[in-house]
Amino acid sequence: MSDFDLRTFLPYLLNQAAEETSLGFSRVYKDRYGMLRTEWRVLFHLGRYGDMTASEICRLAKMHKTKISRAVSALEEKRFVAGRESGTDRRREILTLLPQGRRAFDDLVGVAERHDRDLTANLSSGERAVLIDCLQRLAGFDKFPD
Amino acid sequence: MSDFDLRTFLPYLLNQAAEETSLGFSRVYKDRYGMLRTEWRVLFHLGRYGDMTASEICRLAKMHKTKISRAVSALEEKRFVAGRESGTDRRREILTLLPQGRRAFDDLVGVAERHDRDLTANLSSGERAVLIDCLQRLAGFDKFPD
DNA sequence: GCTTGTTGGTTACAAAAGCAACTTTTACCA
DNA sequence: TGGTAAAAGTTGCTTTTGTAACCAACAAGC
Repeated sequence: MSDFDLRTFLPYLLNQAAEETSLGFSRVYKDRYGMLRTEWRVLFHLGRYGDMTASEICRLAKMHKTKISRAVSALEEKRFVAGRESGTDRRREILTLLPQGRRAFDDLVGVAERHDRDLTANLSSGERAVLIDCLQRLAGFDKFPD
Repeated sequence: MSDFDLRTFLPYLLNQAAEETSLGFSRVYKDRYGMLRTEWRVLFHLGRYGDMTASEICRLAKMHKTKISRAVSALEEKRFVAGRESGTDRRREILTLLPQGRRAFDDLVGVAERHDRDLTANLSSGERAVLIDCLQRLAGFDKFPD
């Protein structure tokens, strides 16, 4: 055999933890609003950081632009999001939350906060701090503090 | 807006970290052996934990059985894996690594070990210990120490 | 002005994942 | 012993993702 352990191999471990922890939350936005993860992310970025274009979300969330494009279409279909032209550059479309989208966002942020509290409930505050810090470094958030 | 921060929300953070950290490694098994992540995982389980059936891998890796089924087919195609009948239960097929598969496994374990060392290079050993421990708990590895 | 390159975004096609139905074999139990 | 349920795997179909090509608008250089 070998003594290499999958259960301490970071890419695997992170992936399993990510899958496990997002299960409960993804069920909520899926069941309650028929959204996909990509849609939730776009919704979130608009709700949290204000109006922006697809490519800004692209850069912030490190999602591919085709995913964004499709997520935006779906959110427009649901009347959660609308786009308006940028005055200066007719290629750019500035995206905004519509009232429906804002309501969904507010609702889901509440769910997310509770979910996050539950997840970290059995972690000490010291552990939590180290965990978040390490994860942010691994995710590269320290390099791109956009 | 809202003061909820995506960059500390565990499901998101874990997902970004997982994506970021697995990028380099997945390129290796993809380019070098034309494997998918599912195939690497099956290969790994057989190489590390010895011969087993699809459903055992299923349970250990928490992967859906159709993914395993297809990954096994692909690995058989590559002559990395072969299945033999279990004597006692003709439904079960016990999977084994073939020499080619063993070589690929050995090679990839080396790559994985180096990759993991690189990833944790800027973490103190204390941080690393807390990180691994928290992730294992979040992934549920403490509950199913199979 | 023209031409070349770049950026924002969409679309078409191929690969992969998810889900449900199905086959075969085994286990249980009245 | 027969009948129902459950487990191991596979297959077909749908949804989602990935990739590359593409269009339109802008920018820069000459």
